[in-house]
Amino acid sequence: MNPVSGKLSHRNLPLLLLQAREQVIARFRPILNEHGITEQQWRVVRTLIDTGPLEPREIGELCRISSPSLAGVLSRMEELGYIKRKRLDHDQRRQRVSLTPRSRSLSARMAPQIEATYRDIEFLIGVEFSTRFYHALDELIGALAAQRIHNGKESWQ
Amino acid sequence: MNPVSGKLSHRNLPLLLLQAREQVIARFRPILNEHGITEQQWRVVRTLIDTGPLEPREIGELCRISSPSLAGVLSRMEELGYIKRKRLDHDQRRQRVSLTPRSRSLSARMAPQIEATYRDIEFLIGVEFSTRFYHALDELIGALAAQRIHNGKESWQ
DNA sequence: CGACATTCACTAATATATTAGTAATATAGT
DNA sequence: ACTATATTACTAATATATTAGTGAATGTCG
Repeated sequence: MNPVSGKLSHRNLPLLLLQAREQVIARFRPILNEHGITEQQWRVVRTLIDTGPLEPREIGELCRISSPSLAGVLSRMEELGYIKRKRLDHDQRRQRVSLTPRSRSLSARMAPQIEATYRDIEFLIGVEFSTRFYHALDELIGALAAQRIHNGKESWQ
Repeated sequence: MNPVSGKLSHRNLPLLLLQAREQVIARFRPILNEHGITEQQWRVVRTLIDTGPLEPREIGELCRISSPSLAGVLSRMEELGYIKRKRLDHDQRRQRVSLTPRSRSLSARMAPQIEATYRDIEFLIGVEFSTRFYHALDELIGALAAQRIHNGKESWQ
């Protein structure tokens, strides 16, 4: 690449991933808005549905929400009645976060629309491409995470 | 999927894309911090280096920064001396944003580290996988954007 | 047991994202 | 010219992200 132009020779990978995510999430945003829940709150709800009760630290890892952000997210979710929290007996620093009937029923109402949107996306890009793409994402995440962990950055962020 | 469990049958694609992006950007964050520039500011600088002067609306499209966010980003960048703005003569609403010597020299100092990081990533995941992954991202973005534009959502967000 | 470091959730400060709405300007069609 | 509409960049309010740092609780090691 011409050094005078100042251009970098690699494409902007973080931006490409951001653009891809935006194209995808744009299809889910109307559903979230319709049910009055934010993207991060829904990520937490969906994760807890899949895993059962978790500690904040674990939620942060799985949902990729940093500890300071999560403090606000969880406190708002608690106010809204989406989650409840309970201190652990054997470790007073920690706590257990679990869903409430309210968030479970919200999720049940949203699920059909979410699933339909996934089917739309799969139809658009093709089931085969879809499968390969998921695998590629897993491979990328795995390869990069493995090396970062190996270098002592097991702290996810 | 068992309807009683409440679990959704599709994996969380926006989250997967977010996780992938986080793993990638985590490698660039130290460089950005070292040079005291934020992720969004660097995205703008890098885009303007590649394209030349642009209008805020175009920057927003290319960098995936919404108009309200961009207002703050550009105003801070102007204060820091990274960009300059000039109103268009034939349309007083619009403006032209261009880089300054300061941001160009900053970019020149950062470029070697950025490039080295891309080489690290390519080495980790393999050049062949890397190439295929970029193509897959382009295909995904293209397919989803095309359909959204077709449905009258040409407004990028 | 006790100094020490680590972990956990949190606060503070600033930057950015999202949604809604606005003022100024420009354009289309009458 | 003139009104209706569209476009552009912006503000406001709230939510979240990032970086740094804190206090309480726990774990480690001499």
